[in-house]
Amino acid sequence: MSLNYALLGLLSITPMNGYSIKAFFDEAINSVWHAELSQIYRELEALEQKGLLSSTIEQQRDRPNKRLYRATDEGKRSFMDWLSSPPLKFDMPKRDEFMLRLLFGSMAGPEVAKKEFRLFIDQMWRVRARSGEGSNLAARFPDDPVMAKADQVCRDDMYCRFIHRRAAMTSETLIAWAQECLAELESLPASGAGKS
Amino acid sequence: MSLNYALLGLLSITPMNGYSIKAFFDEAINSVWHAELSQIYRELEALEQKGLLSSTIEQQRDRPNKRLYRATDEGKRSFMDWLSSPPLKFDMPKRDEFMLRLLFGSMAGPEVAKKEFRLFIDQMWRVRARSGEGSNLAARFPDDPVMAKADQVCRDDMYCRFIHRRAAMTSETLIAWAQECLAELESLPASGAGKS
DNA sequence: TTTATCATGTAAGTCGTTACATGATTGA
DNA sequence: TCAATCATGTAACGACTTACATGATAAA
Repeated sequence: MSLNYALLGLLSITPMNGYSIKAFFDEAINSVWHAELSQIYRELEALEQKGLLSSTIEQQRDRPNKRLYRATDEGKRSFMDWLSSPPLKFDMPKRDEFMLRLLFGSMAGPEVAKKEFRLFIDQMWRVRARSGEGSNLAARFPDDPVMAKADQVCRDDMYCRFIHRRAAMTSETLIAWAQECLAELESLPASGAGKS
Repeated sequence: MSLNYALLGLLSITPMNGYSIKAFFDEAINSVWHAELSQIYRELEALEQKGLLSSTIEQQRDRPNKRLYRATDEGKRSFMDWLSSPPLKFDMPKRDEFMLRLLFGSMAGPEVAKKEFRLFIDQMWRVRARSGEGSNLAARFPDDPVMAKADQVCRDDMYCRFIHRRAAMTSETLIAWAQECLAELESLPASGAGKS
C-alpha cells in the first residue's frame, strides 16, 4: 500500500480536505510524498467506505464547500499498527528519467548532456532555496484554519526538521555533483558531436 | 512513458535477453532504474509487436534457451528522438516510505525512529560499498558474451562514471544526515515514549 | 475578459507488483 | 536432497496519471 497511510497519518493529526492535503504534499513535504488530486479524492472515498475515515461538509460563503475528512478510531489504530510494524523497505524502486538519459549520454553527444546538466543545476537551486524555508502553507492560505493546522504539524517538529535538513543536504550534494560533471564535460577536447 | 526507452536504449547498443536486462538494471545501474522481470518480458513483447524490437532464439546446451532482443532501425530512431527531445522533467514524483514514517515520528516515539535510522545507516553502508565497485556483471556471468557486452557498456564510459559518482556522493550525504539525526535523538532527555 | 485559485469529482488508460507455473542445471 | 541460479512467461490485481467536467470568486 502507499498513499493510504500518508492520508491516515495526516488525518489522525488534523481534519483536512482533499485540496489542502494536496497542497500540504506539494508545499510542505514535497521531497517525501507526491500524489495527484484525483488519486487523493478516490483514496479518501475508499478509506471512508472501509470505515477508516469519516467526513463532514464545511459550509463556506464565497467559496465552494469543503469536505473535511478525519481518521476514525479504527483508522488511527490501523495507522499506528503500520507505523510500528518492522517490515520496512528502504530501497524504493528508482525510475529517474534524467539519469536514464545520462546513461545514454555517449549516444547523444556532450552538448546535449551539458544542456541537461545546466537545467538540472537550475532545478536544484530552486529545490535548495525551497528546502531552507520549510512550509509556507499558512502564508499562502491566510485565515484558513485547516491550512494553519496542517502547517503547524510541520513547524516546531523535530522530525519535519530532519526531513527538510535532508532535502537541503541532498540538493547541495547534487549541485556539487552536477557542477563536477559539467566541468569535466566542458574540459573535453571539443570534437564534432559523437561518441565519448 | 518509462521502461520503454530504457529498453530501446539498451537494445540499441547490444542485443540482450530479458533475464540479462534485469541483471543489468539490478547490478549495474540500480540507482537509476528498476523493473520486475514480468514487466520487462511484457514490455519487450509489446515493443516487438510495434516493430521497435526484433528477437531471435539463441540455442544453448545445458541451459534454457535465450530470446535475444535487439532494436530495429525504427526502434533506434524512436529512441534517438526521445533522447534529443527537450521536454524533460527532473522532478520525478517521490514516494519514500521511510521518510513518510519519519514525518510521523512524534506519534511513534524516539525509540522507533532511532531503530529505523540505524537500519537506514546499515542499508546506506551497503549502497556506498556497492557504488564504489561499479558493475560486476562480467564477473558474475563468466563466459556469457551477452553479459560481457552489457557490462562493457558501463565500463570505461564517462556517463556511467557520472552515475556511480552520484550514487557514491548521495549515499555519503545520507549517511552523514542520518548520523546527525540519530545523534540528536540520542541526546534527548529520555522520557517514557511519547510526543517530541 | 481572461486567467488563476479554490474546490470536488469521474472515466479511461497506463504502469507496476505479486503470485503462479514450468523446467533444467549446479552446488551445498 | 534441497536450495539457488538460469530462463521465460501468464494472470490478476493494485497504484498512478491524464483527460475531462463543473462552477464559483478574485485579480490582472
